[in-house]
Amino acid sequence: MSKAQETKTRIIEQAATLFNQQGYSGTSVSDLMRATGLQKGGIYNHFVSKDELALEAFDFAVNCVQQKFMGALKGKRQAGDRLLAILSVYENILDNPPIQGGCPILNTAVESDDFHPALRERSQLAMDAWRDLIRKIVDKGIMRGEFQATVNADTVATILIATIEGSVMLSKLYGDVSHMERGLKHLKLYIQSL
Amino acid sequence: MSKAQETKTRIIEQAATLFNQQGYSGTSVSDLMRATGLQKGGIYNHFVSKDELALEAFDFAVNCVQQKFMGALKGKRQAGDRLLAILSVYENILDNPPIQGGCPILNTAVESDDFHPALRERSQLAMDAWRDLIRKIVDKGIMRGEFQATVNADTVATILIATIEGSVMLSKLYGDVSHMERGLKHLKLYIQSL
DNA sequence: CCTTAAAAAGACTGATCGGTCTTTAATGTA
DNA sequence: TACATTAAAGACCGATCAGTCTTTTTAAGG
Repeated sequence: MSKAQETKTRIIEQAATLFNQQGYSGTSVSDLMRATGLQKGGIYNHFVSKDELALEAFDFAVNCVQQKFMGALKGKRQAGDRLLAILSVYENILDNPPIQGGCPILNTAVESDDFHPALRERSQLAMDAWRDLIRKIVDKGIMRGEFQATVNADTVATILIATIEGSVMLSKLYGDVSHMERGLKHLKLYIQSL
Repeated sequence: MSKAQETKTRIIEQAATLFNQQGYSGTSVSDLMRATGLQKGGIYNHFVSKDELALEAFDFAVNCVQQKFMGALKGKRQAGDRLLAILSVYENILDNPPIQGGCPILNTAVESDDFHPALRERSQLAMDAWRDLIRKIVDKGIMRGEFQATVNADTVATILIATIEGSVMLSKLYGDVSHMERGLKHLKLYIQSL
């Protein structure tokens, strides 16, 4: 990788963390300069605007989470095990997060849904991908007779994601993992009932 | 109510909506001026800083939601009915929200948890009140033999709140009530199982 | 109605915002 | 190593930020 590419990547990484912690509106270019150790020219040489950087940083953050999912899913073939593998990503979410500041999709969805169309669209796309992952696992589970035929994949996706996101938010608000633990325990029983 | 008090209340109401939609960092004093039709002096005559206004606006927003809860709980005596009443507040959340912009506790928690201690503390207190409401209902339900003795009130509070908040976020992100509906349906079954 | 106290207006401040542009330094290549 | 290219520095821009303060207007009480 060229020096320039290394720098660009470093900016995106730092920006992803800052945006995820402080939000898009709450993070200034000065913040990014401090975090990267670069001056204005060093940053704007790689990105035409703060907006563009924000979008690339969001994609990077989402990718970090998706990598975690892929790692957890590796080798898991049964639908039930695959759903549990998704939950396992959140076991140690406070100690060992894919990216600091909580779930980037939740954070961006909450900040952008009322006034930032481009970021909102990215949030939707990232959420679509997550829902799709779960739906495909569930449908395969039904096809194989692992889950009951009456199970609705869309519903399972909604329940898993909603409960996970809500639990992440609670644990983060209090700095207390027990909310996450309760959420995961509840979802494990839910998965068994499918 | 004096004219001054009316003005102050109006500012708080408008500010609550703006902050809830655009976030604290995303809302400028100019935005507040436009929304209220007042100039700088008119606003700063009632609040020493944007920060103070934000805190009062948050309290107002939370109070709006709590009023909805109180209304829904009125007349409901059985623990199961009371938990269902809490869910009922979210039946028409997109069409008829207590305040525009989604759940103020979720929004504020997500924005403040990493960098705004005062707002974070308010979010925690508001969330404490909500958890307490649910816990007390559950404990009473257990005492009366309505729920099984093995039920854990803290867990019920976490599951209800997490699932509701996650569902609100999903429905808001997509502008689609079906996520909320699935979440509520799931929680109704959960309450029946207690 | 008149007076007084308070509410609102709006000009002003210094700081910071996102972004531009010219200059300088570093990098990759021949 | 010399050169061409590009990365980064940093001064600079107008706009906007949160907040102050004096002046004008309004409302409340006698």
